[in-house]
Amino acid sequence: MKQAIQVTVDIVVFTIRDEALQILLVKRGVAPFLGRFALPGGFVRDDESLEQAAQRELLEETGTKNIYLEQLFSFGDLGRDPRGRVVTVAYYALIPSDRAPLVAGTDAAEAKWFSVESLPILAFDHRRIVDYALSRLRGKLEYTTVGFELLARKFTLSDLQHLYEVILNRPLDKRNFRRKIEAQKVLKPLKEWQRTGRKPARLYSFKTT
Amino acid sequence: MKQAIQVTVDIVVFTIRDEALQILLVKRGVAPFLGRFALPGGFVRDDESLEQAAQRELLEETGTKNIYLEQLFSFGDLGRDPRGRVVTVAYYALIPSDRAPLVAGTDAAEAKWFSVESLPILAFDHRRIVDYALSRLRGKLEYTTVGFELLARKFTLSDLQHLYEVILNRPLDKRNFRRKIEAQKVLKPLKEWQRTGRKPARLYSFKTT
DNA sequence: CCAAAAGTGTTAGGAGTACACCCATGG
DNA sequence: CCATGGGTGTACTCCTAACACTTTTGG
Repeated sequence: MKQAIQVTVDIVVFTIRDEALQILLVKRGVAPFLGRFALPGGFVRDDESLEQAAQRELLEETGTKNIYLEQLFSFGDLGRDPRGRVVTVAYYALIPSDRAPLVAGTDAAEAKWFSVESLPILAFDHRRIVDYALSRLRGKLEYTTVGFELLARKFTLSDLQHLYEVILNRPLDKRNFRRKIEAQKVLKPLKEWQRTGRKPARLYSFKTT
Repeated sequence: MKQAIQVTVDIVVFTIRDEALQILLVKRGVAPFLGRFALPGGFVRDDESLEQAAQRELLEETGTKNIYLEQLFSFGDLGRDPRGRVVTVAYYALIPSDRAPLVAGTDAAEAKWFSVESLPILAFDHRRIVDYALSRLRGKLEYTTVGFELLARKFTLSDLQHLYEVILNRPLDKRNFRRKIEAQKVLKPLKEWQRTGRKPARLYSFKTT
């Protein structure tokens, strides 16, 4: 049994920028799909686990470490890569808004943030992967605290609500939202106020304990 | 870039037998882990998708087709297979109780059903895969109708409740359970009664429409 | 007639949702 | 003083959970 299957990881990197949920895409410099935008990713090396491969790609493409990373799904249909048989293990990652690089990528490849509401046509089956990541993120937002991974260490309740609103793409009621967050008992009110804007807003941090 | 990664699929095949949630395991006839039980599975061929590979294995090991199959997770840690670098895409499958083969497997390998409450020590990292499958199945049971995939075409409400009870491993209130199922509007009451037992029980079927 | 499983309603508490006004600040 | 976003409570609905007795049959 000699397989000719190659294994890659691709990563849907989310952040919040300009009041929108955005993902990082890189412009391909080689065929196939030359000039098209694609998800950051690459081949898994023989001496690294799948998660290590995803973390390495993340560091190479964004310079960020220690951020939330979760495996999504594996895509292995025939013909999804015209060069040959490629199985991709997809991940998604969440970069806090204060740590998202302005222009990402250390190498020559052009990397750019796109709002999920206005994505270009993507290479390969990457559009499917993005859609999958979006539905996973939306689902998890409702019953976990993943959302906090997209915020800076200190944030206001309005920041948090806007985060939920851009991800879920619908307005939320302010009082109900605050009650729901309150009930989770995961926020620590700080003795600091954000004095930008009009009335100062209390800052909170996420309880890691 | 020449990878030496092999890709396999492994399947956690569930069924309900003897009032218990059981999974299918095969005894390994070769090293490593010779004599240990392992999940059914095998290498993905170059000319089949991941899902096709899982379906083929399922047919080979159990003789069943057209059953519920869902991808779980991919496992690719270093050293998980002493023979070399192997990435496994794990699936789980649900076989209706009236279609589960008594003694599974058409080839020489010994295959056997085990209650999930009393599993033997498994080969590789298959115990982790089983635990993952179990938590996925339990989770999905609560907010989807996957449970129906484990029942025969006609069943009583008690059958359905017992199914939920053995999977969730806790007793459920009969009246609340029936109300909840009722609310889903997915059952079609049949004009047939199961006359085994004492008082005859109404039979139902799952609305596929 | 008895054992065994089938079938059936009500109540209380908690979660989610809809909804409107006052407050503190900077300009 | 006014524009802007910060902050707060109440009522209704719906879902969940607790709980016990009668019915039908086979042996």
